[in-house]
Amino acid sequence: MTKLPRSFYLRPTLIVAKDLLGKHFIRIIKGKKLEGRIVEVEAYLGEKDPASHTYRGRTQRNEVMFKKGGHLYVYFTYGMHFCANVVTEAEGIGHAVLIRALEPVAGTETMMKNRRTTRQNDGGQAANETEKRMLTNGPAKLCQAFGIVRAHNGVDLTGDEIFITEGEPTQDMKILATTRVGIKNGREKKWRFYLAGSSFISKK
DNA sequence: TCCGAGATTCACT
DNA sequence: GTGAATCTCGGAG
Repeated sequence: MTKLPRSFYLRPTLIVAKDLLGKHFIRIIKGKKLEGRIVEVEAYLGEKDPASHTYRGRTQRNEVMFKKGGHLYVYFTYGMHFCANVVTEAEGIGHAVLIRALEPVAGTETMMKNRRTTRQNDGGQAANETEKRMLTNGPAKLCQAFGIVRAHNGVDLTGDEIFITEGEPTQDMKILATTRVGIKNGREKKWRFYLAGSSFISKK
């Protein structure tokens, strides 16, 4: 598994978004590796996109989105949730790709430990497919599972703590484009991409 | 199984 | 002061 180079992120946002599908998102936490296959993303194109945080220009909150591609933009929303974005294109552009869903590959035990919140419904049961799917099938959930908080805002994805590697070949995988979810403006844009047939996406 | 509302912090107006 | 790139639970069908 080779780490994606800086040049991968500097390309046009919609291209990067589609290419991220099937790649592996990896987080090293206290020597343990958490790994998930990216199955769903959304593109946010800054000034062209009313739904983007950067639509109205640069602020303290979205400053990271204006960095050059390959950084991690983490933001807090709805009072209790974090979302992880991959910054794309050159410095000063303000584009990013929101990671919406992952398929757990490694470190699922740690993910479940991170996600254990109010409900401790285990009783010692091993992770079945349903529980595994619930870990990362939403932007806020995958952040919780991977232990990503606002302190990771601005982390360089070419570093050694959080990064993305090549996944399986994407030739046989069918990529579908639909409208995005949970936003008010820009709904007509079909900038949400996901792998057809994956049972790990956040919404069919 | 599906739909509606609450939770709760931050940044912008 | 208010709305936001969401998730979860509770009640109805």
